Amino acid sequence: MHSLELKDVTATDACRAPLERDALSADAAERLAHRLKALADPTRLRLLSIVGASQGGEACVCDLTDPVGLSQPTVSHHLKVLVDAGLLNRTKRGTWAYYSLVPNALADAADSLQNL
Amino acid sequence: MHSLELKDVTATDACRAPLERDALSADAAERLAHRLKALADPTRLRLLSIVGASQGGEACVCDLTDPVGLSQPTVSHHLKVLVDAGLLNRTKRGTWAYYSLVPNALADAADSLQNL
DNA sequence: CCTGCACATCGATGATTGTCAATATTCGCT
DNA sequence: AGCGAATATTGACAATCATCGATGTGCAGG
Repeated sequence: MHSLELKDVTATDACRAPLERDALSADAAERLAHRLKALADPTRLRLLSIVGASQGGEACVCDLTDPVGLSQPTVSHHLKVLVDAGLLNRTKRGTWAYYSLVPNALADAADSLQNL
Repeated sequence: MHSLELKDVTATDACRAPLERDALSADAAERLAHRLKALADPTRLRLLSIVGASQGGEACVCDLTDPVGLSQPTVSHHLKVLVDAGLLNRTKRGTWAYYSLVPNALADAADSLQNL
């Protein structure tokens, strides 16, 4: 034991240092990890960046395939992941699908990281 | 074409809207994705949270296995991922390995997200 | 109506990952 | 020296994922 005095803290384990504040719950960790998983891919980061840098704040798939150098189905797949994670909006006009950043979504994820 | 007037932008492609600012480079995306991949796991988020909430700002492996409910080798594996990503420090004292948060590492990752 | 275009979905495949049991390593103690 | 405890490493396995080609779906123009 590395704590000097010890008299079975909670009867579950012995080697446990007390916490100064509450840690992340399993549930909250699951939700945050899900959103971070959508962000943890170089292609998807570039897609978000390009969409955000595009004039009007939106871009269609044909604007995105060439810059990232991947096939159209693959790009569509990544965009779907980002939409499902609440990071991108999708609006269809004619044959084109326009993607735009969900306001504050990235900032919210960033905040969650700092307040771990 | 969905842009009204168009006279071969860069001779590479036709369907491309101009960008207002530069997007993330492939290299920068790779580096950021690597760090985010380390964060995109519920167990690792909880480990970071517990370490940060521990008194003295550090915790050893025996403090961590029970709260996350996983085997010791698995916890050691996750800790190694976090150290390799520059998110945790590891110092050994006696038989114990103490892990602590790398200062500003989480804040830096959060900043990178907002400035996509 | 029929053809072409933009995009989504499907099925398959190779690579990565989270997990564990078993084993190795390293340290303190007697 | 030798034992026990804390941690790291290895090998294996199932699950997830990124990617592609092929195909499906809807819309627009002639």
